[in-house]
Amino acid sequence: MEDSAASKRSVTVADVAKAAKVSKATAARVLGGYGVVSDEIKDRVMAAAAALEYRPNELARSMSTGRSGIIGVVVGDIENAFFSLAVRGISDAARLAGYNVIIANSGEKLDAEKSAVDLLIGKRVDGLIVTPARCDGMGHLQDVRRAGVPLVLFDRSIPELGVDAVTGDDRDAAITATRYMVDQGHRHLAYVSAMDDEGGGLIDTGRISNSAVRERVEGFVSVLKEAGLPHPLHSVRFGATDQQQTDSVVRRLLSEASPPTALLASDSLVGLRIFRSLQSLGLSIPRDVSMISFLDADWTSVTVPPITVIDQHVYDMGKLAGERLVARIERTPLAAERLRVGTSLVVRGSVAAPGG
Amino acid sequence: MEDSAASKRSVTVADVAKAAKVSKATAARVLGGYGVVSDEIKDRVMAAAAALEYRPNELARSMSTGRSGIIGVVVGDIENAFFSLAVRGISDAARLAGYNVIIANSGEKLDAEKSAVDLLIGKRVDGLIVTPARCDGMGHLQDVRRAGVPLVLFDRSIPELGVDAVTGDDRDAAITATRYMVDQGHRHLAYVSAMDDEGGGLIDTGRISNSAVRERVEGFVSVLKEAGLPHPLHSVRFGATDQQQTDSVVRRLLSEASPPTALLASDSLVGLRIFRSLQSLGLSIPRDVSMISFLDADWTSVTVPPITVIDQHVYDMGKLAGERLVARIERTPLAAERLRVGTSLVVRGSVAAPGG
DNA sequence: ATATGTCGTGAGACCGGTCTCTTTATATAT
DNA sequence: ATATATAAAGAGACCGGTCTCACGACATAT
Repeated sequence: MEDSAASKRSVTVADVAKAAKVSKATAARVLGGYGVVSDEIKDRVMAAAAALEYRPNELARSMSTGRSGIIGVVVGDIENAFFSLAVRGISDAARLAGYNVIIANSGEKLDAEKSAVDLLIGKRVDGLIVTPARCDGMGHLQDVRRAGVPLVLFDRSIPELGVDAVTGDDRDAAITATRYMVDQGHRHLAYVSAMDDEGGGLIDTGRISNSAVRERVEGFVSVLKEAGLPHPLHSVRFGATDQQQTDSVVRRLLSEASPPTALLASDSLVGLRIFRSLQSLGLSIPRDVSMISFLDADWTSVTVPPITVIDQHVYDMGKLAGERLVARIERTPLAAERLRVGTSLVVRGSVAAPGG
Repeated sequence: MEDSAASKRSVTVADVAKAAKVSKATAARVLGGYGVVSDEIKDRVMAAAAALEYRPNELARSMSTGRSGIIGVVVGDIENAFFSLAVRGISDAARLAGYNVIIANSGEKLDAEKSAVDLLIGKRVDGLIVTPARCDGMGHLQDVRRAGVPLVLFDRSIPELGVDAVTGDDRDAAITATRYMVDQGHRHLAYVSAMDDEGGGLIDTGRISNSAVRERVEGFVSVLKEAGLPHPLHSVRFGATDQQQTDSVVRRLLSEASPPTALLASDSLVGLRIFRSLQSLGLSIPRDVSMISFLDADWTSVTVPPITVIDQHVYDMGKLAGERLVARIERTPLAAERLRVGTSLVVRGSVAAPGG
């Protein structure tokens, strides 16, 4: 249809300059919107650019300016509503400041995260937001700092790194939720997370490599202790990574001598899996078992009963992380800080007094 | 802590070459992994690179090779499960072929889509996957072709463009779902979509600018006609863009002289909103109203009753689009084609005979 | 002993922008 | 009329890679 033989080389400032009969420098000035040019010549160059369908090569531009206008985001799993909402918050903040976002998935695997970070630094992103899979083994993140690329951690913090981190107030959220269930009369509770079970039972909460999970567990445990309930650490279970694993975790929990009557799910995916497990075991919520889930995911409001959740204000978290990174990129002098976004308990119908 | 004064200029091949006492060309050969170099020198360069913590500048690399290794994706709304699942499919296909993915959101707005496409072309992506907000007004997409950037449309097709498109089999899916409801005895049905209502009633289905929506409507209408049911076009309703709008659409539908007894939702967001609307009106599904939703979203299986859905195999669609684009980028000779991914009806509990 | 070929390395152009420095033209001051 | 300031345009280096080409060393063929 179009006669234009299949895509020649693209049109450059030099081409436009030639067509407008000015120097390359002058054409570049009007096309790049910097420096001073007379109106007459400006018009001529613009006309030539339009005629030739000139499109600036951002790559070349980035190379000489040293800025790419891109911020890189490494998340655990885009499919998780937590992250897709966060990404929207980040994107909105970025766009507002004139930046674009490039997303990479780590699948919560340390080596994938490492190579994603490497790649993004190679692409010369102006800044990086990372959800570290683990809070130890952070060599690659120190490299980021050393490379001079601004970095903001998301959802999890690593104090030793000395960089900004935007997280939820996980300990407080866990305390609120746990206390709510204890106040309803529950004496046997369990916390269930999707984290890989790193070899058997949990002895020391300090060992948990993910700070968000650690703080939630600490909050959960502290309430149990405060209430004088037995075996608080025994009540923390990992490994709910898929439906099958979750089924087995739940089944094991409920077949114990004194089974839990209330479950706290560490994210909406785990929450959904637990809901299904209980359903398939023929148990009624909240009559047989009560539950609370982190994250106000869409499904939680349409189940029967609707699920009581901890709203983490994830969009705000993302937006804050984006804004913070932009500030860092633009050299606003700020001390490395941990920014906590508050949470709120959304009471719906999944918690009742035990043995009702 | 680190003495390294805040991020000097980054290490380049020239720096490594100097340290290894070889020419820039030679250092580039081993660092870039091309050409021939003796083992001895290779080792020397690698050692120097490691000592200096050399990181290749992908920007510079892209500029001289002309390939960026990035494919751009423009979606309607990342937060929509449809798109996040598709993005995962695309990403997986891309990663497998050695490409990375950069995502931009159009919010289903034509001008945002246009500027996103412009931006990505400026970044010299190797290829583009776009979910066109409208199937008319496609000037910017013709530009893509003219710029010589491979393009694959996603979810919606524009035959006039002459490019590949990966879509679901929307007409067939709508026919299957509608027929299923008709077979259950429904005589009054309605199709509800989130598309902006472009001024009043629908006269001509050919006017719908989104091919996926158009084909679904056509399928829906064809079944109604085939079954000899009245006013098929009157039963198509747009504008379910948020909960409030959906409430009003549903309320209006149900307050008609002969209200529909079965609803078909054009995506899982609309489905969820309809579910909530019906719930808040105190109507029981499927006793009072039956419904089917497009997309097997996670919430659809945990409601009471669970929702009968059309599974669009979105991950496969994404993967196919990614693979197709890679083939195009790598100049595999292929005719422009429309690839349809089949759908399947997942029967759960949201459809029953009317007036039960 | 000379011609031919191969291998490893170095020199330098190139990609397409930005940006500094220099030159030229015009206006204002002395 | 000459000196000085200022605005507008041009020349060319530079960013950090890739890649072509030229060159020298050594091996093999004649």
